[in-house]
Amino acid sequence: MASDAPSTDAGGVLRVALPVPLHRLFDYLPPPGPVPDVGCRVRVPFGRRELVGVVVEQGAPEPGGPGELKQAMAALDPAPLVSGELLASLRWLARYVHAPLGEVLATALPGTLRHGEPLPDVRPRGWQLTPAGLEGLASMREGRPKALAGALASGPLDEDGLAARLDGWRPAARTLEQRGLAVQVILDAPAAATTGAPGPAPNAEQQAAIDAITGAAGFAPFLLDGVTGSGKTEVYLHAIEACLARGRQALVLVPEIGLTPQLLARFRARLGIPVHVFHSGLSDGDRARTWAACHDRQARVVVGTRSAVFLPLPEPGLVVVDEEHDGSFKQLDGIRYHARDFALYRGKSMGVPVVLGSATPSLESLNNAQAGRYRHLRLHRRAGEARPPSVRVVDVRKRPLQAGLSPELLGEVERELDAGGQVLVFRNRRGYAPVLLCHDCGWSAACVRCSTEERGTPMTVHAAGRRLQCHHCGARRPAPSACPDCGGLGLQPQGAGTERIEEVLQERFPGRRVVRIDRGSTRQRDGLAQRLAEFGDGPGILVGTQMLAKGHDLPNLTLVAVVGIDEGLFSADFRAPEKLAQLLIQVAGRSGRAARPGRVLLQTHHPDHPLLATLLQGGYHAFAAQELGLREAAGFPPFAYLALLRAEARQLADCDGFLRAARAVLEEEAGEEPAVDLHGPLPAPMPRRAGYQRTQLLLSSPARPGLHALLGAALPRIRALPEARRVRWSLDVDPVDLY
DNA sequence: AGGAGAATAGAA
DNA sequence: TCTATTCTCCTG
Repeated sequence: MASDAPSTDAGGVLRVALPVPLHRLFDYLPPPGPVPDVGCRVRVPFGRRELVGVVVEQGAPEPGGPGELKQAMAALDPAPLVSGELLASLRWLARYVHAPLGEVLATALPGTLRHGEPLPDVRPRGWQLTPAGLEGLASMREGRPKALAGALASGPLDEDGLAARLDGWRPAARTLEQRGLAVQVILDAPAAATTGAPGPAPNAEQQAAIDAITGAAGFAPFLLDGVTGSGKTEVYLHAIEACLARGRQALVLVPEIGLTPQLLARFRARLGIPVHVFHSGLSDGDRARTWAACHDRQARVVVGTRSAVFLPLPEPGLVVVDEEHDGSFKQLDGIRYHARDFALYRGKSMGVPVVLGSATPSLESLNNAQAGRYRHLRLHRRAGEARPPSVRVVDVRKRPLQAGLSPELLGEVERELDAGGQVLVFRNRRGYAPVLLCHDCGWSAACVRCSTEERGTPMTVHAAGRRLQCHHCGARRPAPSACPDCGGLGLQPQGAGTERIEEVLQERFPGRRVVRIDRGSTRQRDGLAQRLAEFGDGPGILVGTQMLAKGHDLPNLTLVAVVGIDEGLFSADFRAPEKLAQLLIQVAGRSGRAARPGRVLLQTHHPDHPLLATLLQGGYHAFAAQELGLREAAGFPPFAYLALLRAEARQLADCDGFLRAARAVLEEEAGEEPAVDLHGPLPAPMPRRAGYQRTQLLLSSPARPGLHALLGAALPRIRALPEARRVRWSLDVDPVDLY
């Protein structure tokens, strides 16, 4: 049929990126009908299956292709979905992480869009009673369905409004729907904008930061470096308001743990317009709706975690990365991108300011600020009358410890409780005890699937000593009652995790509220919020891990006791000191946010350790200056650029064989005066995990272009190595953990 | 990746 | 000799 002929000039083909691990595009003849533009999705035949891909170029067929091209089956979008700046930035990212564009696109798109479903309707959805519902209202049983029906009696309500008004409205709505009492409707009028509540007047430092950000024309990177409680969020809010006033969209990235209802409530109250969210907890459908709302320009402010950096912003005005030092911005599998770094790239190509905020900036960002690449905005003053906490080091050498807690520390906790205060005992290790040890023969429980042959990684004791769990592969088994080696009954949990600390504190302070917060105790949805609600405002003890270092405000917290930091002082990982310092400052910042001054106790066997000394005397910036000096001397980031080639296989020889061959290729491509140092193959810090051997090859270079040029030249050959077929391997550009 | 045909090793 | 499993190749 002539009408089905492609309407482009002869030879016009679509170059399509497909979600397959192949480093090339695929040419197709346009599908019947209008030719899809660059940025549109198409459904195409591929081998014996069908795939959804994105048209990323149009042009003449690539030379060397098959004689006869296949025809795309259907165009899926009437208008481009991924185009302009977003497509260009994703193309850059694909080159940067050395991944196929199709896989990068697949990572960037929400599931439903990736699978070819149409862009969802973004008009607000609401609920309305049916005539039967209106009639039956009076005779309904008390409960949530009735409460919902009552709320709807005066007219339809939008879902955002319902969420704010009624907990658990969705199951209730489902119930009403099933009984034919209510239906979902599309509301044509968007939710009315209320005027935002004004915030406190900014202080001079905040105002200077706001002026700098709002005064920027085009791309400008800022490091907003402000102590805990100095009001960074207030600066963001003013910058966002200015962005909205110019009719532009704002994107705010937060760490996984930072996207709390408190933060959203504050944004919503201040801005007076819908604040969209985007995170991994949303359903595919909700994610696609937020994506569509951004694409349609309806969403003006989006707050999201790592993957929100891929949202389309056709009217961009501002990008904020809160807690920019946080490790959760780096994706550890699949496409290993760093959302903070990609946010900077996008800001540059969108021509908008990018604000990186933190009380404990990453050494990378601090270095960039000091080198003049970022504007360094400092906030020294805590807002309100909050005073910085006083920090005391508790030397526990030769002191009797109870679950790792010294008598001094317990005494301070008691005094604080008696004074009506709240205490946080921070231990960066969950479970009951890190090790189960036989006192008679020295046997210790180890995971059989992880680490080296003779010595497995210790299994953590959980459930008050009744269960063993491997934190690396997730294996669980009951704790033995007698030693499997010698049959003795002298099995003893060694060390203390949060569970055991909780137990000891409960015994020591009977009648006091002791609430434990860690990944084990907050697994269910809203678990964290529930536990904190349970904790309340009165005197009591919170026992927790990482999770408590940020996120929820705990205004009545007056004492923070940090225990078990000693292992972090002597880690092999070159980033361990930075992470520990950030953690200590963040945890310390949890105390004394209200009028009462906070106190921090640091319990350690190494009170003279240089990290602690510098941190306590000079604060985070003194520590950072010292650490940057060490990094520079040792040739570590940010003074070197790294890439890590990882290999995993059942047989160690396969890993080694592959990495050796890869190293040979790299050496050959590097030529006479290599700009890149190669280290390895070396066993990974955890050489055996879940039954697989793991080895790695580290590439390090003083200059990024040299590193990427070498990778670009060597990777096609490495992919083609026969040894590559015997291993699972991956490349991580700018690895954060060398694991 | 994932599907398929080819090659290879085990069971009757 | 037939079938289960691994290997190798290919995708426009």
